Amino acid sequence: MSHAPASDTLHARIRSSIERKILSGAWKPGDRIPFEHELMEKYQCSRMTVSKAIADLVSAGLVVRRRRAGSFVAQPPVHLSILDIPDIQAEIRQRGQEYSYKRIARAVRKSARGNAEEQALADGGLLLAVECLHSANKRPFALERRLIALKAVPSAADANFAHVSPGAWLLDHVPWTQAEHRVSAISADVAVSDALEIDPRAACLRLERRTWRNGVAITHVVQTFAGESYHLAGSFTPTRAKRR
Amino acid sequence: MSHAPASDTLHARIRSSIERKILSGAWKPGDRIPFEHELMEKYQCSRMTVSKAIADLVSAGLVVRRRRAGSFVAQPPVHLSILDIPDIQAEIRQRGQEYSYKRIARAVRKSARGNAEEQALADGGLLLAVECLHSANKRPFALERRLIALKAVPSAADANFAHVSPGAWLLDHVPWTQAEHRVSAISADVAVSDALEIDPRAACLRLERRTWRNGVAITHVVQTFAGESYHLAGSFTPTRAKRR
DNA sequence: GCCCGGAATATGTCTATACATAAAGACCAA
DNA sequence: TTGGTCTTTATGTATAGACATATTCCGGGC
Repeated sequence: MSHAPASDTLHARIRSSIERKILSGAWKPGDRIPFEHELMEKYQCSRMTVSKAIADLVSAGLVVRRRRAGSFVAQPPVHLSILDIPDIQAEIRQRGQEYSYKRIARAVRKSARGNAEEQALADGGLLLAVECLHSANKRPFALERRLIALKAVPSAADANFAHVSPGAWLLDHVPWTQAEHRVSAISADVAVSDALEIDPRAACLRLERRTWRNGVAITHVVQTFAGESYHLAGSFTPTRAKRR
Repeated sequence: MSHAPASDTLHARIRSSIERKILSGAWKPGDRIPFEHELMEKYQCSRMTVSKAIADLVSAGLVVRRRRAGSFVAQPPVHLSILDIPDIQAEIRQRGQEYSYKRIARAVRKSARGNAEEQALADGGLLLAVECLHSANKRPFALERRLIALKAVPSAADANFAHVSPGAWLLDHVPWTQAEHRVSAISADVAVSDALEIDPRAACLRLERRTWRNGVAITHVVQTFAGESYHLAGSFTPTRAKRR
């Protein structure tokens, strides 16, 4: 919802100016950001000041600096399992298994009238609903039901997701700034056990995730993983002071 | 395993010197760290340099600064669910339910001979094994089996964990710097369904976690949550550049 | 005792400058 | 083309000083 308040110190203004370009997608990963001397000129300040602004962006992971070459928009994170948004395909291949993907359904529709959450996601626009199946070594592995807000990601309307999973597509095309997980264990119902070819009532891992970019909802997904075959794993350090 | 390499720049040396005091527990949350002018004296450098060292610690969340008052060791993070180590008691109370705790077993023993992982945890010392049950509104909620490395946390030997759960005790007494999760869904076996008073083969959420402080293994825990009643939830932002 | 205002002080921001260093690019030789 | 030097250049580290600003502290007036 709210955009950056552009704090009243100079280095914070420079920082958030650059940050906005990156988060809005105007400057893409790998792009060179202006040289420090150009920013000095633009903001009429000393090099230490622009340097501090860029250093802040480096410590936030948005920018990397290379001597003599300049400073560049950082590549988005590769992945870090639970805490991050997992790329199922990459994870299966990393285990040395064969990955396959099948789209079950794809539809563009309005948000359901009674469903406040869908309406918040759609934000007055349309929703793209995709249902698909991920398999490892030809065995069904995860069932995925996803909604994408077309108002927030209009280019998703051009992807049919017949051969590329919406998760992988989104990771490539849409930077995200915030996500929420809910992980639980469920007994498979008929629809799930049929799709995943497992016993009815078998234990499954259910992962629900909502993702935002700058406060704008992008997507909502429920992934159901077959039985005990899968686990989410993650390595992490303490969450300390919240900034901003 | 490895301790801080104490990089070769001055501000990095100052930074890791302070960091070591905090992570080792020598300086506790709320303690004031030396004034900038004292550090200038100690390291014979300019104020900008010590200021940068402290600014880095602020951005890492280890320190907070207050004008006129000084800089202080930050309070440890409150909690942030999945990504953090959950405090089960606090979470249940936050839901408005009554929390109760029961110790099932406690024993000090050597690491199992054939078990390389237990031996790595024990690191030549003894292990404290605790089994306990968490309940919400008098209904069993989670079964916990935990190992604590007494060599890394000798004071744990003095706690009997009859009324305080080892998780809560550790969060209060031992700072951690690194953790790994594995989350999966399992069907309850007999031991679990008995302890949690649920149907045999009911779906349960299993959370396994290892925790370290400065490369030294502290504890290993497996928590099994009853049925579909529980979910882990977490809000997070992208994991970008890894530092250090 | 209590409230308010001023002095003291530690951090916050910024400048201008200096030298170090990594690496891209150019140039030259085999 | 290949391979090795040398130059150039943008960032990396550090200094010394200036002024701003938020608090704490202290003392005076009521």
